[in-house]
Amino acid sequence: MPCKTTESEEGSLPKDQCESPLINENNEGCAGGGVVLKKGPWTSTEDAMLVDFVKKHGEGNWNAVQKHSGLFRCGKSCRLRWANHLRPNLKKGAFTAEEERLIIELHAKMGNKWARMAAHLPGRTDNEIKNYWNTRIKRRQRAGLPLYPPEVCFQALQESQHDQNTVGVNGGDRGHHDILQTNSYEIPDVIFDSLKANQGVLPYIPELPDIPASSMLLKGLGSPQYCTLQPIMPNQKRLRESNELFPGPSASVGNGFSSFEQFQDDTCDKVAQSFGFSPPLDPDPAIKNSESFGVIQGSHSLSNGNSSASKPTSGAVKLELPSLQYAETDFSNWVASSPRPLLESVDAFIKSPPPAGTFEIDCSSPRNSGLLDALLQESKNLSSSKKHSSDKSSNSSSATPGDIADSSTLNICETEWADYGDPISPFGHSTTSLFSEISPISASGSSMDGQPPAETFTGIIVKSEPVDIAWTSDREEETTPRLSFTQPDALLGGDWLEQSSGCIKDQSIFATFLDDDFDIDYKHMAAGTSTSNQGWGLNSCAWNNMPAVCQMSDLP
DNA sequence: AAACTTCACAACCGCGCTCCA
DNA sequence: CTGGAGCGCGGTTGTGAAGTT
Repeated sequence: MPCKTTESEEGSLPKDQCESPLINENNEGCAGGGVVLKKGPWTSTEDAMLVDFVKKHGEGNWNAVQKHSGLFRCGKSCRLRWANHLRPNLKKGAFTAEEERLIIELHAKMGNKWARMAAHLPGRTDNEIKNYWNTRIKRRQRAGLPLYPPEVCFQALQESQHDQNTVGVNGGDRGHHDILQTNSYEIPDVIFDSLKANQGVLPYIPELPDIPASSMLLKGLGSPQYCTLQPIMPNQKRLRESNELFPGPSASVGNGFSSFEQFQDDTCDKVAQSFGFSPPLDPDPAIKNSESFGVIQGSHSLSNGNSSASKPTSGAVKLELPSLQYAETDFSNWVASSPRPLLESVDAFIKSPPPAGTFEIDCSSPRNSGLLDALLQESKNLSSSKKHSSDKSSNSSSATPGDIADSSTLNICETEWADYGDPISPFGHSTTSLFSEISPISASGSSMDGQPPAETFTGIIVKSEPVDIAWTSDREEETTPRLSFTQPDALLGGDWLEQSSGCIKDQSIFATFLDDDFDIDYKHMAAGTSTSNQGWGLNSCAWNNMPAVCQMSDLP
């Protein structure tokens, strides 16, 4: 379809038409009325023409640019060029530390509302911020680091909660805290009810919490990025990936166990994801089959779609750290997608409980990355230095999968997960992180002490990759509270609640985080009145149970 | 030094909203 | 009320630079 560029037609340019359908392979607009609209990089001459136009006519009416300036660019392109590069007072260059901090905070509050974020950053464009964020996300996810510093999480939560209380859930100042768009996070509680109803039936499914699903989805943390409607990779596709990655017996995971996998992805993982992380490694394949956690790694990705989509992994697998490829793990899938997948998965799972052997597949999770290498070594060092912390921590530091099962001993404070931003932390030996240790342990069937080199533990060469201390590299100062959100048990573990008082000064914040239902249980827990996992299903139980599952993978 | 990979940025694309006739 | 125009936004893609093998 010809690009209409004549004066009479200019105003009636079909939406966006000037750019896409009109452009031929030469990247130039097709002739519409004999005019070719140019695409691609702008020249200085074009810039000058555009600036001249704006000086004369002001901003806006971009489709008139071509008419008045002789610029063979569509209005949209002109607007973009002006907004991102030519308008005055644009600040160029790297983001300052302050700007970075602000971006992180704003993103925690707003999600992928780049334009709104840009409004808070004078001289910066939405595109700049978006690019910055996306690349930062990639770095962090590759490193398995949380997207947000804990303090930012809490702050965002606090603010969002406050806004909810004052403004209302959906009403009001949308312009500031999109986090309030709770509708985006709402999941019918029926989903969880349904799951809970089957708790006793599902051997590997942890009890489900009494926490309303909508609450679980962190009213707060959610950023629209988690909620973008992104096509869910069909379960089959995931499984196909798994099978491709691990052809052979391990592929048995796909035999009727997809649902479970999906279920886990959609629950445990995403809950964890909801906290802003992506597990650094395939934490424990055994726990979640091939993708219990790992899948998610790509997750968030970005859902900002950034996860450019789930590229199927195939053929020769180059083992790397989690990438955004695994969009299927995106939290958004869980949230934005209709509940159906989850329910269906559960149903399917109920119908076909997983064979125990299926866990073995994960021993060779593709997403066990070389990160393990460095981390394991570091974690060993770290663990030895942390043994002083407490018996509990020491227990966990020598954790075997079974030990980990006793996650009641978890204490993220002690473990200093703490060292947020410390690439070691997420995998710290002393931590009880399921993410960190289970994979190698379960794969090797031995404790950390006897652990084989990460490169060989699954018989697969794992490419080592330096940890990106994204946070610190971002000039973020690790600050209190040193609560790592990359560790699900950090948030969900039972004992942690008791022990974390020193970490979480304002417990109400946390209660807020998980909503009132959590608050109730939490209080019980904190009071020592409820140390069982009852009612904590997805929370503590989920994590606590994992090691048990993990042990299954120890089987030859 | 060449090939390859990764990164960062600019630009494009499609969707949806608002306004107005 | 409806449909088109204009525009903004968020996601995606393309590309060159830098780094690595």
